[in-house]
Amino acid sequence: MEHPKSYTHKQEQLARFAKAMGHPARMAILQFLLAQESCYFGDIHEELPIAKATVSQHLKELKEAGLIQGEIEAPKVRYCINKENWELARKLFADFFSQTGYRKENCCQ
Amino acid sequence: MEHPKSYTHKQEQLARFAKAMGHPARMAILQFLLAQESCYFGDIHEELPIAKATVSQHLKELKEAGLIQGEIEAPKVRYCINKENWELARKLFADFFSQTGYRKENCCQ
DNA sequence: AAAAATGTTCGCAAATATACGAACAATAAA
DNA sequence: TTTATTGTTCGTATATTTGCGAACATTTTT
Repeated sequence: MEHPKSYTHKQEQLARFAKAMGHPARMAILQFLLAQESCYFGDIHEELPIAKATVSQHLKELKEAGLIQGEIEAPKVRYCINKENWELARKLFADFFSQTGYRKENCCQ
Repeated sequence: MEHPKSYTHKQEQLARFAKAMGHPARMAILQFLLAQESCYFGDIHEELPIAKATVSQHLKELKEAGLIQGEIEAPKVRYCINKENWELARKLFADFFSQTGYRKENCCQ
């Protein structure tokens, strides 16, 4: 076989989280939710320089990545950090970045 | 004005790093470099299930995001973690994830 | 019941991303 | 000087992402 290796589950999970965080609007949404200024769609939208349809789409992506969750609180919608997955992401990123960082015997000095 | 706010510099920088990490192949490359198994393109390529042209492209993206750097060591090419930016990324992600995480007075419990 | 408020979904356009083989460039080895 | 080795770049195809307005669905309010 030409390409023996594939990707590890951790690499894929980390990439999935990273990808979800890979847009300024989504980072802004996450920070807004972390700051607990509000959890309502309308307030999130007001904070961002994009149309509500686009905000809704970004929220959907964050939800599908598992970083947030949403529930209807008629007539509004409340979005929250998904604590369980948030902890997972925090840990995966922490492990990733403390992965020696780099060594003394680095082939790159 | 309809949309008063934009994104902060930190949000954009974090998103840029996250985006670069948002693909399993690129995560695999970073981990390979961190593990210091080798820094040569050929060895990186062997580790991945994709064509060399594609590997080269992913390396270019990581380089443009500032996470790695490359130098010619004829006839090979050596890629390395960009230490300065790596530290920056580490710090930005650490700060981001320790951003209270979430509060007791969370509007989402 | 009609009107207002709040978001989601649809349809579309434009921009990016992903992947590959073939061609190319540069150095090293024969 | 050929030939081999090592990567990059080019051209192309396909898929995904981003963004918007309009239409739609739901619940509240009047």
